[in-house]
Amino acid sequence: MAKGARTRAAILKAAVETASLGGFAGLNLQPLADRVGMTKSGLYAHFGSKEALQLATLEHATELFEATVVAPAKTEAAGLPRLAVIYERWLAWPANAGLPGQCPFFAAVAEFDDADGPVRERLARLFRDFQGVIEQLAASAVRHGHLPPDTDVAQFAHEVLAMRYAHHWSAGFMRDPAALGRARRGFLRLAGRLGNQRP
Amino acid sequence: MAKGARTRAAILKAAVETASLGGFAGLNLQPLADRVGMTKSGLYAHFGSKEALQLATLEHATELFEATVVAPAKTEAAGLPRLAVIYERWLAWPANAGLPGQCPFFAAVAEFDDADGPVRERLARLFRDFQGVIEQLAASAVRHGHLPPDTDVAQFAHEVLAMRYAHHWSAGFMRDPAALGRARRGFLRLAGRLGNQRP
DNA sequence: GCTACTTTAGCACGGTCGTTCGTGATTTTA
DNA sequence: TAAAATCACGAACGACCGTGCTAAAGTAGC
Repeated sequence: MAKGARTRAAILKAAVETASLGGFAGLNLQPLADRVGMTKSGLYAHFGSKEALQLATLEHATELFEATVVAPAKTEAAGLPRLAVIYERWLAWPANAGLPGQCPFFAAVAEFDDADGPVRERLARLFRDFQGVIEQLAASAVRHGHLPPDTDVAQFAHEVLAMRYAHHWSAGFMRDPAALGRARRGFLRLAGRLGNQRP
Repeated sequence: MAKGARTRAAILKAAVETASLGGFAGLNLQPLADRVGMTKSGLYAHFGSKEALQLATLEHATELFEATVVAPAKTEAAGLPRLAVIYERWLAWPANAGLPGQCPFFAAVAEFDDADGPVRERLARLFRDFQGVIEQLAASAVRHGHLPPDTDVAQFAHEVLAMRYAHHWSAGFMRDPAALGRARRGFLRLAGRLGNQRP
């Protein structure tokens, strides 16, 4: 591995960690350069623009996410079991990926919902793709008889994401110790594993 | 009404609108002063610090929220009907309050989840209080027999907020036209008005 | 060990940020 | 109408931002 690629990897590692802690807004060049132990301009030369750095950071975070959340579930039984594992791993993936803070994707969403541009587009596509993955898993669960045949898989996926988003808000901003339990309970209710009762 | 109070009100009106459009991060003094038609320093003199401006903006937004979402539901029948009206008004309250963008509270949450301070505290308290309101409404709905007696009202309130948060994300960032329908459907399922079936 | 190339440091730029201060204009009060 | 209190402006500050440029340091191939 060439020297340049090595420092680039170190930069991206620090960038994802920083984004996990302070969002993409905290992804400024000077503090990031300090973290890696080099100068602002030296770091800048690797990307050419701040936008390119953000995109590369997003890409690196995606690889981490795939490896931490999606890949380990491949061996799980298709249908609801696999979906449940992905959901559970999704809840705790920042810690499992060695990140010091919260999910960098959620942090990024909040900061780019108005500012149009390549970063926003990439981010939206990532979320759309993952929502599609959950829809397919739900459809598979229906085929396996884990969910009722009249399940609206799009609505189901939406509500699974809602539970995850609420967990991010509840654990992150609200700092509610009950957040994890609420997130699990919500999913179980969605999956019909609470005797089909209301919360 | 004195002159100072009038311009202060004008500033806060513009501030909430700006926060609705670009979040609290877009609440910079220069653009805000331009919007109101005065100088940065002239505007600044009304608050003394940016933090005080943010707190005042939060306060003003809270008054708007109370008047737009909570107050009109007072006349509704207690229990689930009142809760349903509040939820429905909550979904569309930025437009009903004359705001050009999205819910300023959700926008603020994302930007203050790491930065500790008075603004963060105030915001968290606002959310906690409103979650408490929803819990009480749910408890009332239980007493009226609108919800089953074994309902976990805290979990119920959490999931109602989850549906609202997901709507913010789905309509705002994802720009999904189906967002409103999803949010309504999710609430109906929570309230048990979909024949108790899963989505 | 010398050369060709890549990688990093150093410095400066234009711009925006929140904040301060003194002064003039404008209201409000007497 | 005169005096007093309030309000808004304009200029400037130090700090940080992203972005270029040039020169030095470091690395790799022969």
